Amino acid sequence: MTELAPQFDPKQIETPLFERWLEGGYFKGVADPAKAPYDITIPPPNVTGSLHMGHALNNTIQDVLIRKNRMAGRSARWIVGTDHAGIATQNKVEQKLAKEGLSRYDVGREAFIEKCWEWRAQYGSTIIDQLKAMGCSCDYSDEWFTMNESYQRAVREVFVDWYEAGLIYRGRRIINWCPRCTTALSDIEVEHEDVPGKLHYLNYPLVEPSADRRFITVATTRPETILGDVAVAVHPDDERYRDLVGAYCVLPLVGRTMPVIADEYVDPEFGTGVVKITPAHDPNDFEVGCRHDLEQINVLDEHGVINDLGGKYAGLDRYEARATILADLEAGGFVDKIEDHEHAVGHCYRCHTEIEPYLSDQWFVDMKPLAAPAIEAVRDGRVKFHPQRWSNVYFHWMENIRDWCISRQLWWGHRIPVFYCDGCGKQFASKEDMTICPDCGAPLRQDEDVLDTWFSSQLWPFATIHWPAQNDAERESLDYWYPTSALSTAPDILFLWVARMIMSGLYFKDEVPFADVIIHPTVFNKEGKRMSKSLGTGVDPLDLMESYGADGMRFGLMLQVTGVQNLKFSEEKLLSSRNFANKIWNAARFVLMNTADYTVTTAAPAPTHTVDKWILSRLATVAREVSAGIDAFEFGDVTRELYEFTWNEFCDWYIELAKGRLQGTPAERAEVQRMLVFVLDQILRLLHPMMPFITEEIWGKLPLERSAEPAMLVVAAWPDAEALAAYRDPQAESAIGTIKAIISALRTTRARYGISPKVALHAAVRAASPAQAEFITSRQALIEGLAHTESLEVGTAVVKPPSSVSVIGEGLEIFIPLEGLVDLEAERHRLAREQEKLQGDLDRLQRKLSNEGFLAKAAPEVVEKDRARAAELTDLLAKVVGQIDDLR
RNA sequence: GGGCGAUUGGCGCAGCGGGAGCGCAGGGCCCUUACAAGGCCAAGGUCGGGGGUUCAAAUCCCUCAUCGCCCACCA
Repeated sequence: MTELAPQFDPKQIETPLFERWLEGGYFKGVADPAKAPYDITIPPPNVTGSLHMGHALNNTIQDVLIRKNRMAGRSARWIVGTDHAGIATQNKVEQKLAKEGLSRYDVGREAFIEKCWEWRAQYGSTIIDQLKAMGCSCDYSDEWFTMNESYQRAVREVFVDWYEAGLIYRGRRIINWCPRCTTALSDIEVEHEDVPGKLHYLNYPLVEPSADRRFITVATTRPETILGDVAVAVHPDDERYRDLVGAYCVLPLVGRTMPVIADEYVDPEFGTGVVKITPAHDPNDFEVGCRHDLEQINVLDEHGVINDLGGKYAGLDRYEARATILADLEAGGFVDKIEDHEHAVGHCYRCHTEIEPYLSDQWFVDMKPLAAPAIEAVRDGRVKFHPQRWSNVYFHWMENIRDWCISRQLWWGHRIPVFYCDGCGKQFASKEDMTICPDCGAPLRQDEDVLDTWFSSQLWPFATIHWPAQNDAERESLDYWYPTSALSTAPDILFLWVARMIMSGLYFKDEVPFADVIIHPTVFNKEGKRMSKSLGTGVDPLDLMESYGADGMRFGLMLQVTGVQNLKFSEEKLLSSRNFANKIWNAARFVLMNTADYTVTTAAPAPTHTVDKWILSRLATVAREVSAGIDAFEFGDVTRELYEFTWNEFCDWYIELAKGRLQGTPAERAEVQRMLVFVLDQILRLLHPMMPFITEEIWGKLPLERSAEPAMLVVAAWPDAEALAAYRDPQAESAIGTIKAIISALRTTRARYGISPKVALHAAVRAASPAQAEFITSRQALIEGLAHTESLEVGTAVVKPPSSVSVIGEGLEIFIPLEGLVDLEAERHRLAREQEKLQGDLDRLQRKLSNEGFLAKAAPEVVEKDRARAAELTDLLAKVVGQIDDLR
């Protein structure tokens, strides 16, 4: 037996244990036909990423599921890897180049991509190493990357398939443009934020002014876009402007003559009821422009700078242009008024630059046909969200889905596999690279753009198990592992990722990619602010592991996972968890110290002692609830239950109650040893998914029949709730309740009268029945041990000894003689308070029991329970009253 | 403009139709050879306000308030 240190030190055990797990190959996913698969694909972190609290939480959840199911005999595989993260990675590499004074254009496309790969080789494993530090049992032997060779095949397969099915098309539209990243973004990559702005009322002179009207006043938040104005619009039913429809006005500063048109889009209530129309710079105006066949004048370049079409303003960036143009408008007397106006402005989700609605040629996916079956899959329960309410969010988005802009003007990513022929003008989408036009033999050039990173991410649950299969082995892999078992993720990527995986999974695999989607809460700090590195409001999981150990962090996080959607992170829970780990450690120390002479056995315990029956009964219940709880993704409940059982029942009561018998006869000692080893073993198994390190470490030291067990706990059998159910024993549980009540009564009295634990007490117990009296007598040793009594008088007719304090509970009256110590006044006061409380409770209960409605309508067992409770209260009350009388 | 979540002891939270709980902090006693990162004991709450449903409401419904998220092309 190895001595354990009195304090648990996570640092000493974590790394060596993790290495042993890896060496043992326990994390490797094996497609074993004899076992049912249990697989989860990790939401691939960005290669640029490092672990944040969301990851810590999410990955703990997944590891709990994987570890539990692995122990329960499933062939478990947690598929791990990283996402190439187009924009994020490109930004990192560009930043690095910038330090050398270079831009990506200086090095060229090919060399730049080479640098991205180098960057990935150098830094890409950071987050994977952090997962290892957390103890995540991913299959590191088969790490994926969304740009590796077979993944590229999958992406091309999908693109070409959808292209040929007519689901992918190219179009000239207003898209969301980030002028800093110089790329298009999809609608969901734009973060809207309400910002205080100004609404400018501008007078556009009419070409043919009348006496009472010389101009028409438009309202705009973006005066710089007037450079691209081609019309002004009013609502067709707007009386105020009816006469002006068909008239012309002159665009200030520019001098362009523009028509006044009528369009339903205009809201007469807003501003002046007149909208300037800028088709190239506003999606609504674009629509209006299409309806009225208006010119599209794009006045910005890809950096958000006014281009040559902006005349004298060319070269100014959009903010400078706004100020300059506004000044000129004011100087020219075109400004009617300026009002404060709060409005939502879109920002790039990667760099937070203001988004520019930008007219350009892009590739799109037609989403409606893909969404329909994916909506159905959630509606009919093939995919379930946990908590369930997220399905409504999903439906709302899916039912209003719009086409997905998938082209990005980046270099790092999956290049769009479309090849253009400048000879004959044809275009080809191809899984293989093409160089020569099959029709005219002219050279082909490939589309310059790459695909949205999420286009490849959506294939994750099947691309990572070798779709599209190239051979039989890959086909078997696909058949075995697809669909995956569950997906756990943050709510913010429900649309970006989860919905799209369901759509593409259904399309390409004809089956949902996972049956359960766990949407974990978003982690906020104590002030309720989002955890953010840039804002300095975050906490680093690595620091937390340093302070509390990986187990402490994991357990503390799991304690906080309830159905709530915002999780205000509480570090105190981690502290409690670390202390809990220490408690387990010391319980194990105790067990090991007392089992040096234990005879190892595989025999199931056959308890004869009430205390043993009780703890096994409780264990049976806990094992059942923990198993069911994990399967139902109720992590907070499960964690709390294990905490309470281990600490408050096993440590506080079982071990204490068992200590006496360890010093008893050899038979008693052996009996207790068997129990200690068995129960601790079961607890370690149940706790292992949450606290893998400490449980593994202790389990390795337990005196178990090693020939009957695997080498490590990570693959040991999960407790069998059904087998344990045989130990359920309500009588033992209630009997121990009686013992606890007597001990507590004695302790309370001791504390109240300041009697040292060293002083042995006498006590007399008046039991409710001869059977109870007999039981208490038979378990007298327990009470003497834990309450330090030197004598115990038990019976149904015990007479209250003179000058004694009395306590009531569990149908018992307990008398503790305190010669010369009893403070009669204090006792009277205490008993009076108790009487008052009991009387109140009883009155309320009796009112309820005399209520006809209650008797008629409440469930019979509820009425019965209340009757029993009333009888109990009546009895208690009588005892208290009797004791008050005794004090006189 | 819609949707969602939260509001329970000093703080952080659980419970979500039938006797108000946990952790931390604070109080008292105890270094009792598993553990002072501990043990024992005690104290602390009209469950955000108002209305309703029900025999019964922290729990269900409505409403208001506060805080926070998400969605939405009102210039």
